[in-house]
Amino acid sequence: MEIKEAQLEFIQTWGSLGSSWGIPKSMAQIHALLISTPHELTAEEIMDRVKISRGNANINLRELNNWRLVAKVNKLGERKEFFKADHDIWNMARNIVIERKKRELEPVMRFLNNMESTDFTGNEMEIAHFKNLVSELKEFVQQLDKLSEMAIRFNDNVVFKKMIKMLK
Amino acid sequence: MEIKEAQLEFIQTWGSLGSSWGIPKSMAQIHALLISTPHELTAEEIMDRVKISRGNANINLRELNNWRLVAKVNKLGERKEFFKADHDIWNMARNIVIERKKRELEPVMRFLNNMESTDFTGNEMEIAHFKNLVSELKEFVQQLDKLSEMAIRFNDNVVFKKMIKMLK
DNA sequence: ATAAACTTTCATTTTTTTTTGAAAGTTCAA
DNA sequence: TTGAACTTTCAAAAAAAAATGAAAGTTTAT
Repeated sequence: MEIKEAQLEFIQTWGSLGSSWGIPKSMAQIHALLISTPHELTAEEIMDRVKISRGNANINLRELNNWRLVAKVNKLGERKEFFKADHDIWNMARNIVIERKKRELEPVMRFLNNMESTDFTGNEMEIAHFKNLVSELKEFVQQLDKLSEMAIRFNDNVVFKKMIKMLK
Repeated sequence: MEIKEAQLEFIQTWGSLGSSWGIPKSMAQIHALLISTPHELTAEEIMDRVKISRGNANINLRELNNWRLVAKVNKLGERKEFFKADHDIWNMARNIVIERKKRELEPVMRFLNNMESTDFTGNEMEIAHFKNLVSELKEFVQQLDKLSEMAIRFNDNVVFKKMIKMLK
């Protein structure tokens, strides 16, 4: 199989995986292209290989940059910008955890804290149930939060290895 | 604050959280309604409180049932079906992990295994890079897989507690 | 100061996903 | 065996999300 063909298949797979986790398909596909290529690429080349428009490429490259998954690289004597993915899978996972924690865990936590300090009126049983739910969800989110903190603190697979060794 | 109002807010929050993780909004909202209510509800009541159509309620209740997050309950002398969420947060998390593992981790693993046993033609450097990527991703997915296996084996927060104690 | 090279923006279009609701299907009591 | 009560299906509509591309903006060499 031609390597370019394999990369293309990988780009498709990564794209649909992204979709089912709420990541725009093009964003995941650009990322897939960049991690499967050893060298930096220009916006042109990305548009061309992933078959997307300039605007789409630009926006999603910026987003990948926000997630710290892709960096802009300037080459001496070259006018164009080049894009380079962080090729370290553990860094990648770490940055994704950081970003999702910030975007999703934190707002939910704020909501739960808010609910916890509210007084309710209405059916007593419903109130008791709801309060209990909020407190259990808080505990759960806190644990997830700690887990993600741990994952963030380490930059390789040591955490996983340790966890697995201990728990099996 | 009226408890029904709080539940409604919770339903909205849970719905948009679901959306950003690739779960249909209505599905997450129905789930939110069911976990925030101590008693079983009929399709009618769900349609009414979440403000969705009969078809939507039916399809998403079935899906929640597939995920083992919601069970159908029949009451003696009642023709209608009632729906009841599993109220245990740790069970809930466990079932979500099981389902996502099955739906997403396993297909990716198959893809990677497939790529690993393929021979490539083309630029040597690109081939080497791609092979390395596939092997690192495999290792990563395997670790995730083990982690999810662990999470599945336990039905409370023991795993988290243990992990956290060990790693802090 | 100019213009070519390149990047960014954003209103519009397209695609994808989700929802609707009416019809078909099922179950069950009489 | 009929029909009322309830559930399921699925083609069509609506909504939401993502992508396009042309125009505006920026940078840099001369």
